[in-house]
Amino acid sequence: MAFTVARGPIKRGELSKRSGCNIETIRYYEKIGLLAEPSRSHGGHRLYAPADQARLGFILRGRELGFSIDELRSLLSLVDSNAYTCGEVLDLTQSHLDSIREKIADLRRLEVMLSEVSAKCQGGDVPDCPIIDALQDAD
Amino acid sequence: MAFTVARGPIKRGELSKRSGCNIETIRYYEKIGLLAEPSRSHGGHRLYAPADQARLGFILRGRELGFSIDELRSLLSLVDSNAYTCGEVLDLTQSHLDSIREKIADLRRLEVMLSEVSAKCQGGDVPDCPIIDALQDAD
DNA sequence: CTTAGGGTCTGTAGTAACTACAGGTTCAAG
DNA sequence: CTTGAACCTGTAGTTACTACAGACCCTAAG
Repeated sequence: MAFTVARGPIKRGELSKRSGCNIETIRYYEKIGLLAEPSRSHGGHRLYAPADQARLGFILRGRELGFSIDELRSLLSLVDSNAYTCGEVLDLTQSHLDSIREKIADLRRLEVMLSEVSAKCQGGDVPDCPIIDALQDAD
Repeated sequence: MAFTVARGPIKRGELSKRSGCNIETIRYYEKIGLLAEPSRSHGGHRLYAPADQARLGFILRGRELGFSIDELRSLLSLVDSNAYTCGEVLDLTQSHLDSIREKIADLRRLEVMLSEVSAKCQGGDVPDCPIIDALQDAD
């Protein structure tokens, strides 16, 4: 999802097309303060300068890496402060990585439980099902 | 999270304690139609009969297995119809299992990307960070 | 019988991260 | 100048809960 930043200002529709980001999402990011308010045309249409486009790119790449909006807010405020250190960024990244690993572990447990329970079931037209039984009775 | 179904009718607070389910969630399940409206005391307090308690148990075990509310709705309507077949239940379970496996795969990709990017970063007080660089520049 | 306190009742709003309108305005091509 | 696409705004819907506020009930003690 790398996209080319246009040299001049572009409108929301073109930014959406270039970035692959839903057009409404761009407005949403502005509303919640991730994107600054861009300048406007005479009639009020948003005009995104190259820097605005780059910032959206940052956000989208962050989202692709699974960072939450709040995490991105922190990351962006570090960048905006122009005084971040590698250590601060690494901390954020590490704790994000930890939470992803937890989610994976949770899902794997689910996978095991579900495949165990469904292994007992042969399917077909049988009117009694071990999966339903498992759900109905406390273990 | 197996819990003991009381022989008589119990109120919401006790059902919550026994089941481990948040008291507000019980009302929520009723509101969205997963739980039937229980009978009431003279003054309007909900009284959960053993069958109501068992149904909550079904829902909670289903949630523990990661079934969505909609999937549970389907599962419960199969059970309620009293005419489900093993095949129908297995289908639902399999597609649920598939979506869990997809989520795991997605998260693993994230994990790989994130650990690659953070491996380049040594942390510390360095004012330039490869993680930020990765977010700033299109690959 | 009264009272005090805890439990329950209702409806509503908030969470995360968007997405999808409706009804009106602006822009750009012909 | 017209027309139709793109844009503007605000608001509501999504998932699965959770957390109030303000009123009412229920029960045990006095």
